[in-house]
Amino acid sequence: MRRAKLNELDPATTVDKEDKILLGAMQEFLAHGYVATSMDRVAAAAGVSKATVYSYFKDKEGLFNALMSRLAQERIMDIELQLEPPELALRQLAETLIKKMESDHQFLGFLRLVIGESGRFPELAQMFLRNFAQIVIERLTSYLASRPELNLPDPEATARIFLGSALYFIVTQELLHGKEIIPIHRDRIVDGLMHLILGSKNHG
Amino acid sequence: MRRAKLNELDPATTVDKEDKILLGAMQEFLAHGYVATSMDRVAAAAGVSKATVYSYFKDKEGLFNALMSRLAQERIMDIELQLEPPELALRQLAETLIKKMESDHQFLGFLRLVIGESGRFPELAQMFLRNFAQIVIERLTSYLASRPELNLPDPEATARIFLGSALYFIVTQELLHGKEIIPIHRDRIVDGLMHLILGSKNHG
DNA sequence: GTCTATAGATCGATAGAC
DNA sequence: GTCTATCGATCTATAGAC
Repeated sequence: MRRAKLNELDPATTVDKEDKILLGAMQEFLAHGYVATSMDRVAAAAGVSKATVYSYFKDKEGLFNALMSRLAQERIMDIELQLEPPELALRQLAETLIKKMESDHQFLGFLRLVIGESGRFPELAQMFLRNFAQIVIERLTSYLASRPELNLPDPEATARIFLGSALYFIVTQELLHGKEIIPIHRDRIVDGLMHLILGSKNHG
Repeated sequence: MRRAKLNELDPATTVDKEDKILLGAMQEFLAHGYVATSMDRVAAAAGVSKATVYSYFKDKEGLFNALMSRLAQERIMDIELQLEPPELALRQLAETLIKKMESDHQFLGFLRLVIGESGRFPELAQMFLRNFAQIVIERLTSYLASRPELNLPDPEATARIFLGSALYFIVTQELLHGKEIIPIHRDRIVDGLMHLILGSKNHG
């Protein structure tokens, strides 16, 4: 079955044991990372005994992988791109993307975990790329490629610069707590991107 | 005293105890992260007893902070920007920056650690921003601002897009093991950046 | 100063009662 | 199925010998 999205479940009213455990695991893993999370704390957060956790999942790594692939599947990122005009579509995409990421503390914890554990769990990193990066890159690339008036010799490279700028903003401002060290407003990145992609024709 | 750079020390011939310990700590922390690194393994890697480690550093967190601030200070990043012509200066900067980062496994481990532990050690993240990001942003910003022919309404935003694209490349290709999932060659990012910044005037 | 040995806590994982 | 209780390993940190 498993219709409910983990993020939308209420820890107090969830009855399904597996979901309860995954909810507790999500809370602990996203907050403290893989190694610093203990199965005792997961069990306590889930409201079950540790033995029950082990009856549903083989071991700590199995629980972690189950949680991460569930989270990645539930939150596969997709983007909407209206067709006209490109100026508006691209600006809206950049704004929506950044706003969504920076307001979603669960996603920020997920991102930190994926990067932080990318040495220990390379397959987790690659799953993240498949479910979050790849689709968005392809969508944006084909959109840019379908707009010859933008005069982009390499739409995919442009798409990656576009998305990379959004990632840079999130990493420096949110993950690395850079708001007081190297602050910058979201709009300036978006406007800068728009100016670069659309060329100087729209600017004085 | 402390003249020697940690990275250039030979573990076999280093006699200073503090440096030996920091060398062992560097090896363990960069490879396994903060929590997964034990003081026993640090002592073994350093070739001293655990008690000796504690006689030089108050506790695990103190050792970690000492190591990280030493690494950050030793490797403060700076960039060289030749003045003319901007096309060449910017291209060379992007190439050098990416090549340096992707070939420096110690830096990649450092970056992974900083991001992964940015929840537990926010001051570490901010130290990283001060020593690696801030200076480069300022340098590149003032260079871009001194080139009115580039017609950039917001040089700092452009500098961040520029540097963010390099960071994006490193994070996706190296840290997240994306070379087989979403591969792209460094040159395409660099060329794409050049095309965007220099405008369409240089491209057919 | 540097070591060995160990205390005290916590870890992942499991046995056995119900 | 779910619990309590516990095992053996490992952790941080320190005491005490030399």
